[in-house]
Amino acid sequence: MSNREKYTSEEAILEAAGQEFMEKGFYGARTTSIAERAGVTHAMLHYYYRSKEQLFERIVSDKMSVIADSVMMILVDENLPLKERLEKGIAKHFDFLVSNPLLPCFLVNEVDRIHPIMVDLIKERFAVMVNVMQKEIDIDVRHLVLDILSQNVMPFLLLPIVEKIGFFDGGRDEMLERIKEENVTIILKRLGL
Amino acid sequence: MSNREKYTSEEAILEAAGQEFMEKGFYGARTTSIAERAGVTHAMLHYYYRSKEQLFERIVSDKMSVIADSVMMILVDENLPLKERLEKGIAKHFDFLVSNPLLPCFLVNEVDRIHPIMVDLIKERFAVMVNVMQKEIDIDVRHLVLDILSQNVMPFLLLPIVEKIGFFDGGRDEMLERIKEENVTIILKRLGL
DNA sequence: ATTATCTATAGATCTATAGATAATGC
DNA sequence: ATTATCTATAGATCTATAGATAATGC
Repeated sequence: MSNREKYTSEEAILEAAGQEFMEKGFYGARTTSIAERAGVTHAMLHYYYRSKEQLFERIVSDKMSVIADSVMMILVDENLPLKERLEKGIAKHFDFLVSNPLLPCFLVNEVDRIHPIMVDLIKERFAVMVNVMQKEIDIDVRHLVLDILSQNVMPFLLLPIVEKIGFFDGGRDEMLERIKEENVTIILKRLGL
Repeated sequence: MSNREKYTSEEAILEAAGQEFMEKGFYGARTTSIAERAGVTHAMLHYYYRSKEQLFERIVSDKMSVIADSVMMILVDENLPLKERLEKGIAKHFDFLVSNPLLPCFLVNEVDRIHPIMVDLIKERFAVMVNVMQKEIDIDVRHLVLDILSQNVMPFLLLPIVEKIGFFDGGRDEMLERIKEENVTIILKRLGL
């Protein structure tokens, strides 16, 4: 097989499946639609990934891995004082979400399909995260981490409805920029910084 | 028709549909499963609600109405100082979520199926909310409202994964109690109260 | 020889309805 | 007469595979 061809079909299906599953969830997604998106025959999907179920597991694992990495963005290991590190870290995590707005919804919906290996990965990332931060912060860092995630992630889950009811004026980008600033502010105030 | 019978079937279907749709979403839900849950023949579902689509629209409207009401819980119209009102309101809203833990996920997923009338209802509730609060608070209250919702709602979306990775020690009830307190704290600190 | 691709179709659901029958209220 | 319920089935998808054919690498 030529590498080029292999990429074109096998990878195209993965890419298409990622989109379809994120938009419609497991039940809403159709293998025929995925094949169409990927520009390949429907049979190819089963040739490479056996079943819809298996293809989905693969996508869930890939996406969870991305999410697990994203959490670590909050830890900026520069030699900056705590306040600046938090400012940078929260903003970095928020920017990641701006680039991947569908991820949170996907995570929330497919939680019980996460493979045990991924659960361990996420677990470990959080542990590292909490340990590093707890050294410098006197309140229970687990709550702080949950606070940061709530503030950063929730806007993307509510984005469709927030836009629908016109809760904020101005465009979407401007709105997100203001929310990002507010999120940094609320966490710093929480810590009295 | 006897009222008793009417309740038994028509209402039972509505109840069962609410559960099934909340658990599995529109695509995951099966009209046959709903009928089974309700303890009626499958044909009855179509007899009363015509189609899966129409039954779903009905459920979405019902649930959205409940959510719209819940937001108003944050406003406690007792003659208390701002600080105490916020404490009570946030806690009340959080307790509502404890009793309806599946609602947030449902809202997030079915946003684009919300009927325009419901959009208007939600819009109006938020407007009232913001107007009342803005009188006493100097920062942009819209961000504060989003903050409160983020802090309160997000834990319920993350609950399955938080429990899966054992992020907090202790039981579920204890965990929720601590999160509730933290949520009040973070908002009060945000306002310097 | 092996890998990739296509056509055609089996088999399993699921939604929805038609048509018959029973229960209810006037 | 009207409302409620059941049985049976049409019709529409959707997943998955079998089997034939083309492309590729050794």
